[in-house]
Amino acid sequence: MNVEEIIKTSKKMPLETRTLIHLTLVHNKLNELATNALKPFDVSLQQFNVLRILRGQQGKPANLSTLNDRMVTKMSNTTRLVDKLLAKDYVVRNVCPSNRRKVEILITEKGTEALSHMDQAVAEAENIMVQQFTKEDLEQLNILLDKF
Amino acid sequence: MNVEEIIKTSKKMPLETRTLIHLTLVHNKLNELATNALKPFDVSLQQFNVLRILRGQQGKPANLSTLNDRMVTKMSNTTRLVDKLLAKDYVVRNVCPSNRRKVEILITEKGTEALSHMDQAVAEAENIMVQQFTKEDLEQLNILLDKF
DNA sequence: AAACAATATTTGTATATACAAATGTATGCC
DNA sequence: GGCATACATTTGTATATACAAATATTGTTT
Repeated sequence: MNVEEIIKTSKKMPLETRTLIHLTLVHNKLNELATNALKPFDVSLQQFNVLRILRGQQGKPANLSTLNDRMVTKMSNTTRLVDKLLAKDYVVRNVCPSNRRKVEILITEKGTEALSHMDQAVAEAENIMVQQFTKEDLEQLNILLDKF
Repeated sequence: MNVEEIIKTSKKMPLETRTLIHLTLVHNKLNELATNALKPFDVSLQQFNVLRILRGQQGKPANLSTLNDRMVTKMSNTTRLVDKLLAKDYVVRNVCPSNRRKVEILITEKGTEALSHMDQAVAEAENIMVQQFTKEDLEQLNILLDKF
């Protein structure tokens, strides 16, 4: 990926600025690839993320706020995100019996089944994304990203 | 930034997956910081980006498609983005006399003036973002990001 | 010159996201 | 118990973005 080529500039920019633009370009690219990988399944990256979190609960229900805590990209409206998954019968939502302010969200069998297919598609896409990287590259990249 | 802490997981995830999540988290954080820096000026990051591109034209008008080419985050509707800048009198838009399909967009004096203030705010925010990095870190990070 | 294809932008529409206010429930205090 | 406060979620609304179709103009072919 060549930053200057992508944004079609010949201007020399400060290393700091270039790095931040670079990060955005990379993120956009990766986001697009992941979104495309999920397109056949008709779920957004956010919905996929929620399904993975719910599976990680291993049968334990999650409520909205814990769901939101664990999301990679926090969005201000997890209710409507779960609505979408409900409409697909990938999750069920019940009022929490011990505290009726809360809701309990659980992944369904249909959701688990669908998720396993999505996982495969996303894993393939991920592998393509990082194919140029050695293990050491990735470790180094993680160390650098930690500084943010 | 600790990935596992932010998304509140204790699960060991593959280095590839962790890297991609890491990138998204960093991007979200930087995006939020930049957006906040621009909030007092009532422009979005995208609008700021367009203004910078227009200034870079140095008096030469830009049309919509070149604008879109040079944007960091390409969006499907540059027309309406420019509408916002027009409403603030930061740009003017005219039909291109030599090819009436095209439009010519120019930054105004008011736009240039406003942009100079935004620049300062964004530059400060950028400095805070990269304060933990040495020059070598940034160079290394750019090299790694290029592999995507 | 008429017909067709290509180009540049605009408009329509559906969905996504951000932010604030509203709703319903629980808890602590007197 | 009644009242204020905090909590968890939902709803309303404005704005942003994605995608497709429509419009207007130009260039090309016959």
